[in-house]
Amino acid sequence: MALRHAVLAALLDEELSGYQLTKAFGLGVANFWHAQPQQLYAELTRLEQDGLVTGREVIQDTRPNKRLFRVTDAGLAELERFTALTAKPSFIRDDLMVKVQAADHVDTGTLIAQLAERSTFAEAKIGVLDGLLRTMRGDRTEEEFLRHGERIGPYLTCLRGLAFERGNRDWCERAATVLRERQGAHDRQ
Amino acid sequence: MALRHAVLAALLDEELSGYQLTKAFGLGVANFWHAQPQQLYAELTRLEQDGLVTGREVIQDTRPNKRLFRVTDAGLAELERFTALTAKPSFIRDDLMVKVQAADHVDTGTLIAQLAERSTFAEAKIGVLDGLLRTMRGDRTEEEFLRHGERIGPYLTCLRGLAFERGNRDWCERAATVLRERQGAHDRQ
DNA sequence: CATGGCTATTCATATTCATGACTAGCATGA
DNA sequence: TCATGCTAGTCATGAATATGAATAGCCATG
Repeated sequence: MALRHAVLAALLDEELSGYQLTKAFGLGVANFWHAQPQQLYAELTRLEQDGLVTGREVIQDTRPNKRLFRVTDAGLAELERFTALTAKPSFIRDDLMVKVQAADHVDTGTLIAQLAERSTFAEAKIGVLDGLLRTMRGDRTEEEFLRHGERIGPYLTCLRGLAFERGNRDWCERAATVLRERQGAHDRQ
Repeated sequence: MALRHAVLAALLDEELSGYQLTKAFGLGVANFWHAQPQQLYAELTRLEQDGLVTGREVIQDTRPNKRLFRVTDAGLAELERFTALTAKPSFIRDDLMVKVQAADHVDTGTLIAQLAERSTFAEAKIGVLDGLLRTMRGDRTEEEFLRHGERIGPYLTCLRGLAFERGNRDWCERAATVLRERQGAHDRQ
């Protein structure tokens, strides 16, 4: 019952097609949730059945027709209800962390490679998020924007995403460095 | 196929019972994964069937008997294999983020309250993790420990958990402040 | 001396999430 | 012009995760 609300939240500011949603939830922009296309289409039909979103067909001639969805009043009420519920704490759930937990028992080289890869990925995402934030706030400073802008929700979640990816990058680099140095020290003995 | 490896990684350094595992995976110590008791017991039986862990019964008179598990050579090999696979990127998946994404459309007071609650929770966890790190490194400095300590895997994941919770706390405070100030500015008009 | 909480675990079921396979037309580049 | 990739979606199935409910004796607190 959480993907529901993520979809609703994503549709608040703009009408989107299922396909556009999948792009947002894919790897790029989804700073607050992540889901597969099939889940999204399924959720959209369910949401429409429950009257929380409405879709309207848009006929296109050069490309397949599509359906654009927007949140209804009932949908907004549902989001409001959801917001009032106490959120359960969020946990990191990460393959890479599992591997690092086992660092003292598995091959160091492989681990270092994985950490480097993840670090690169994080760096790339930092760039994307930075760009997004810039676009959202335009020529205003962050302070200015957060004080007087109209749609700060997406900006705030983006900020969290950015901090998270920075954390990822820094930690990966640190861990890789530590492992590399230990490897070196061990080799020399 | 991920909980498997999380369990294996958790059992690497010490023999644990299912119950102890549930404690570790509950809310406290699980910096790299999180799971329900039932999942863990189920996974342990599967792991034992597959020969990746072995359990030995410990008879207790004042409390119920228990089974302590440790990783077998096959289990270690499986972890090694897993480590070599490319890890998929990790995403934040958080109810609270969804709510903040919708910040411009839902009740601000509720949101601020939730952010405050989460911040407190994060602060508490920071304390716990700090203590854990301190215990692990003993009287050595972090640098010292990471260079020459024997079991640095758990330490490294703990570091990531700590940074993550700090990120949570800081972001919650920031977001709450922003929302509070906007609320004030709006009220005065 | 009753109440609730902790150890220690199991069974069954429900919900959610992920994977693979498929359609079909248009556009773009080699 | 052949192959690849993008838009726009659907169907079916499988794996992972979460939830609810039980058992049963011990220990501490009021």
